Amino acid sequence: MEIPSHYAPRQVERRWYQTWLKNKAFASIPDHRPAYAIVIPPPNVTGVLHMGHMLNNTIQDVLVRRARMLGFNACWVPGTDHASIATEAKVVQKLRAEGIKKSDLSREAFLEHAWEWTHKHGGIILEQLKELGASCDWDRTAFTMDEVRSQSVYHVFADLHAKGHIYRGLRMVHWDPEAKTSLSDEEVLHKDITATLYYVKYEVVERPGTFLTVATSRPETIMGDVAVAVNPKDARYEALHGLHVRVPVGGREVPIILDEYVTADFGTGCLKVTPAHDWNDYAIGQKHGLEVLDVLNEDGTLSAHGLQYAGMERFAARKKVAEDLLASGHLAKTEEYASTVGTSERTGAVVEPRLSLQWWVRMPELAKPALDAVMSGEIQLIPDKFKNTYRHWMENVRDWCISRQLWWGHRIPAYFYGPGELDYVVALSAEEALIKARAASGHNDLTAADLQQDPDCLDTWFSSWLWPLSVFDGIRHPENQEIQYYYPTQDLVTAPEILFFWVARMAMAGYEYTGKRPFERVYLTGIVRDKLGRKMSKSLGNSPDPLALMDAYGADGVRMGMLLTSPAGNDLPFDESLCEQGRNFTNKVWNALRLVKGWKVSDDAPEDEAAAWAVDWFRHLLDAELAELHRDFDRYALSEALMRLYKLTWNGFCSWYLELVKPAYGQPISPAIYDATVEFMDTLMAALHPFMPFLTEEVWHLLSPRGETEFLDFAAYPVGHGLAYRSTEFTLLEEHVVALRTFRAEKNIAFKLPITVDASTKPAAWPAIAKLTNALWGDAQGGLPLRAGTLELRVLIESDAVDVEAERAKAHKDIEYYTRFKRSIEAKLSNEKFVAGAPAAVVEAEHKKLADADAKIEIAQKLLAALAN
RNA sequence: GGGCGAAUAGCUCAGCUGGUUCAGAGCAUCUGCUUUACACGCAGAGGGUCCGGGGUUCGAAUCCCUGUUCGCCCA
Repeated sequence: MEIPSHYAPRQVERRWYQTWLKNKAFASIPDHRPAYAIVIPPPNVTGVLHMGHMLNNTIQDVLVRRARMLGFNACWVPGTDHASIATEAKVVQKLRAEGIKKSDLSREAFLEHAWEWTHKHGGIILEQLKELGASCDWDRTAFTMDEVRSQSVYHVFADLHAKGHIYRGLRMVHWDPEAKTSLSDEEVLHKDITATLYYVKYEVVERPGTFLTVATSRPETIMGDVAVAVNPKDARYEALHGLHVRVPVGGREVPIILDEYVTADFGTGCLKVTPAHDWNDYAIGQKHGLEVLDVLNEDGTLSAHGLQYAGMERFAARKKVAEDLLASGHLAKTEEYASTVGTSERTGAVVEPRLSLQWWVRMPELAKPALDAVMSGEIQLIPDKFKNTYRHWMENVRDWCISRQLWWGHRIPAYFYGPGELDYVVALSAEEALIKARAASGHNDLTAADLQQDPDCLDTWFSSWLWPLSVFDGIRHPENQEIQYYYPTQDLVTAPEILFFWVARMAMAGYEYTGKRPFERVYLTGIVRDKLGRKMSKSLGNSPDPLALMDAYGADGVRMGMLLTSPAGNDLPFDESLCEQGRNFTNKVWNALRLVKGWKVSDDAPEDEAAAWAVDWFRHLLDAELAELHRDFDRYALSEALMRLYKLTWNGFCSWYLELVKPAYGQPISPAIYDATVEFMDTLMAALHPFMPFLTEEVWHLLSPRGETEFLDFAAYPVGHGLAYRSTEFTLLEEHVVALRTFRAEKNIAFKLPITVDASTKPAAWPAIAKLTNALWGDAQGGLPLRAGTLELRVLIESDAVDVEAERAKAHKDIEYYTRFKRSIEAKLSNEKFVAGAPAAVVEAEHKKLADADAKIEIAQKLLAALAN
């Protein structure tokens, strides 16, 4: 069989993925085995695969595949969420490009477009996950707006409302003027900016000609001013207490009020109070019973209260107002200062504080069990440093604004039967609503036409937080077999960015509806960054195309590249060279296969002591490393687990083992050695399979004949059996081999020329050493002394190959170095406190160091003596 | 402004409750190598005041204090 010298991953990967799908290798149904479930963090239906997904889903696949091999009934549930704001924005954009305005469409017509868009783009990201090798149970693919998930959402809304956890209230919210909707606190990103502070002069009504200067960053809200506040203790303004000022635009008279909130040393110590447009101003306004003048429209343009600026866009208005103030002599000065501004997580628009009537979830009570679960370790965060962040947030959690002024999403199941704010009922259907409304209103003649369903829809996270329950239909049917079997799930893999958006809320929903945790562990990944440390994003254009990467390095290569340097919770500074490393590794494994498959197996093969030693040694090494591997997995140290396998395969297996068992050119190999080699390689492939599913499946099938539907995924994950690894014997071999190789290299002795070696004791692994160094054990009388570790060898060579001066310098260096080393140890040992205080083993180790140093010095001295001849 | 975390080779990281040859790995670097599995390779080598300063201890990368820098979360 001719195997190409370079592994070509893509066709192999496509072929295997199709085969796995055809055989439903990843399907899971409840059975007698213990369940292991992961629910995917549903990507946006509008999304395409980015590097963050690659990392996240690779980790999930590793965990799921390993669980499957460990004998669990592993179930990875895929799906997408509807991404209310993002999707609606995209659909609006698309329609605009076609000349259609959203406002011209009915709700129903718009939703038709949205569904059409979803059906067209919705599956893309899931198809891309298949390229990566994701072993999801695709029959279970869920969508937050499909029937089961939607009904679950309505059910929960009604239930929480009935329990008093959901209420309707007029409150300050974050408003996204671009999406024209409210946002929750978590959807607002605070960014550092350089803002301009405008110093505006307000004339004191009672003292014409006297001005009060107010520093503000938002002159366009001046028309909404209802007071100017100063700190009551601020002596500068004492004389003005109880007076009024004239708002420089529009000329309204407003009072000067006193409030402790005002800091005397920021700006001028005078604060203009605009309750409609600032959270703190709103609080001050409430306290002082001031009116609320809203100068902005929902789209961020100025309203009629904005007077001559009505209709202008807010930032244009800011500029214009400032110009006009300057022209009218009311602008004293401007200065730059560092500030922050809230932006919409989805649209990037600068958010506005806005007073509006919204639906809220009361959080403290729901948060309690979710907080306790993480603090007690019932839900484990990996790494656990996130516990603190989690606690901080949960202890200060504020009520959750769940209504969005959008059409794409779950429409709030509240039906209004009257004009009052509370003239509504919550119901799962219009019919039910009518019955309830009749009862609530006392009007039995109400008809369906008298009911008006709330036009708003729910925050997307209001469906996502039910995900671990709703994918198993556990909300509507809590007794069903699926939820009973798979819930609680085991692991959840996600980014720390959505710890609060999602993880915390899933915990809340989990405890509220089942009394149980939704998952045992939450593995928090890092953020994928570019070499400059910037987060990879489409807008920066610094993210490589995952599909192009997979084409270049293979899915296995990219998976390995992503995992090699990504400990939990740490950011991943991504570099394509990591994928290259992954690809190189796949190629290495591939070539090991080529080597092994190229051997002729024969009973007539000459006996090979080196190979026999190698088999025995590697069996022990493999066993010990597998035990360590399990410890790595137990700690969720996936990078370390992978690195362990990388080194075991490349160094242990390829560099040492294969070189030791490799028959001489043209010679056959004995069946015993060959079988052992194949067995080792099978084991390595199994151990690596969760990380590189494609390559390992391919190699595993090529190594030995296997059935067409026999997959590595169904094989047992290899475990260690506690064989004691003979590290001392290997170290001895390694020291000899490295010493002899270096000896050859320094003296330019070709490998083909055998060298003669002797020493006072022949190492047990001598045949192996001899094979790797082309050395003969024999009389090396008169040979050059050579140190291998702490042992002295004599090596016989032609004397003119020796650079006497260099050898002498080396020996002197050795002597000097180890003499100094010896002195420090002697000092330690002569310290009575050390000898008395340190454990016996430590003291003994020091004695050993001392003896070893002596041996090394002695060898160097012998070398000097030999060189003197 | 409040809270949390980090700082160890050029880069990315490991180093558990202080003690096993004066600190380890991978990558990168350097030097050899047309060795018939692999140059996507083989063999070898170099590279670190463990952020600075104090302290505890027989002994500190590891514990304590302090300073500096960086990151994250929240306001």
